[in-house]
Amino acid sequence: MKPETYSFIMQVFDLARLIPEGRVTTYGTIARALGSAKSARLVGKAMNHSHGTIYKVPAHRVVNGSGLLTGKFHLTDPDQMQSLLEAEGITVKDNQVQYFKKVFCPP
DNA sequence: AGGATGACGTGCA
DNA sequence: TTGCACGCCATCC
Repeated sequence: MKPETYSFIMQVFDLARLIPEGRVTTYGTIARALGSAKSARLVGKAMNHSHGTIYKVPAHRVVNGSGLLTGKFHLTDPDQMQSLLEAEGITVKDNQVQYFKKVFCPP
């Protein structure tokens, strides 16, 4: 993934990077912000690509509409994702973000 | 060039 | 209320 290859994925990364610490957002929210409301899956796919990009994307701050850490298993270390969230003040229980409404970051 | 896929979301039974 | 099935659109094979 080259920097000049600005694509949908890059836009996702940029938005995800805007998420402040201690806050989380959903794939659908990001997708809508990009104009493709129904392409939430693309956002998830993009996050998966964040693996091989030089850009640092707080993928751990992005969860699904239910506050579930659906993608944690996809990361190098799923447990680390939860630890990162808790380190930012977000309570995670059973792959689920507690007080999701409070930490949710709307567009 | 075409077909299959996916870290989701919403609707319906 | 919980669970199942369909749709979506960019990316990958």
